[in-house]
Amino acid sequence: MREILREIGMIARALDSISNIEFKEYDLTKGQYLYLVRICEQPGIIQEKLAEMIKVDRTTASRAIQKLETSGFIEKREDLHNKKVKKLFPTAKGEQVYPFIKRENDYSNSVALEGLSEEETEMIHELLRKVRHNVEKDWESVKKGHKRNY
Amino acid sequence: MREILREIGMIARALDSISNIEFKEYDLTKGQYLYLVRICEQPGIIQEKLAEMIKVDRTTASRAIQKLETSGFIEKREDLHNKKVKKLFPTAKGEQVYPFIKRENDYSNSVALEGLSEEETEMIHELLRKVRHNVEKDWESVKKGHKRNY
DNA sequence: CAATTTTTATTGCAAATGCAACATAAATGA
DNA sequence: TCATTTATGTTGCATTTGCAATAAAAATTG
Repeated sequence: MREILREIGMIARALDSISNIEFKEYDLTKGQYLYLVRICEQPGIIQEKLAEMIKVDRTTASRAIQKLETSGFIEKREDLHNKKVKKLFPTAKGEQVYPFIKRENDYSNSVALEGLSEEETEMIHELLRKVRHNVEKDWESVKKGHKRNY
Repeated sequence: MREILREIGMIARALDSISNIEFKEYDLTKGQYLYLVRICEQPGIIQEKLAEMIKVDRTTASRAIQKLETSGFIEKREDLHNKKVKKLFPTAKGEQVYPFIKRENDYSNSVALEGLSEEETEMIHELLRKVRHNVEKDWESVKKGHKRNY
């Protein structure tokens, strides 16, 4: 069995670290870019879904989003049909930063894929999707308190 | 260009989250397993190399390792030929926990690879190695304060 | 050789992270 | 219907994380 987790961990930490350093320029603190891009791409998304998407604890998401609101990148709006949820939208300021985040992410992506052929790129993308799918089931289960047996 | 960074980020956070929850049973706090496994596998490694390997800030590694020492999982030893470095070794307690970490990591790895053929597994492993290699150059450069141009 | 630069390690903040514990609205079910 | 469970969101700690700044040993350079 090939060891892929460490590679994935290294890649993820390295790129996250780079992004965090590069986005300080836009007054985004650690991790915030993750939430902001997704809110820009899916305006109206709620916190719970966002946390699930990013694979981060609900409470971490809660505070990251609070801070994005305080610093004026996003706003929360009530849902007319559901008093429990708060829909998230980018503000003008958030929309302005979005292209810079996108550009950086795209650049990192292209650096990551350097030297891979078109077919290899397609391949790794598809395989990663499968892996992510495999993994998210366990994540949701373990987060809910279930124990894995192995 | 295929978007692989998000998949990688999701997978990494999900599995890290699971590991952190599962290793609390062995009194390992967030992130510590990363260092401990590598020290067990490469006894004598120094902190700086470990941080570089894991792709984490030097100061973060410093404190994680301090804590692993305090809680008795590892020990630091002086190098006879180099007063600057401190070599890291697992203690008996550290050695005892190692197999459990290894087993958990192996299990997560197998969950991740579920449904992939032998060839696909080989493929994703090789491609991830390339990606990691691509990415670590940028990481080291940005960490040293250099600016990426894009 | 001495001066400078690089490597390795640490501490002081300030901030993010995440488990518990809680709150309330919505959904389910008997 | 109303009682119970689930979904969504928040705060209170305790902890990790990481940038600056500092220190000191080693390596490099002139």
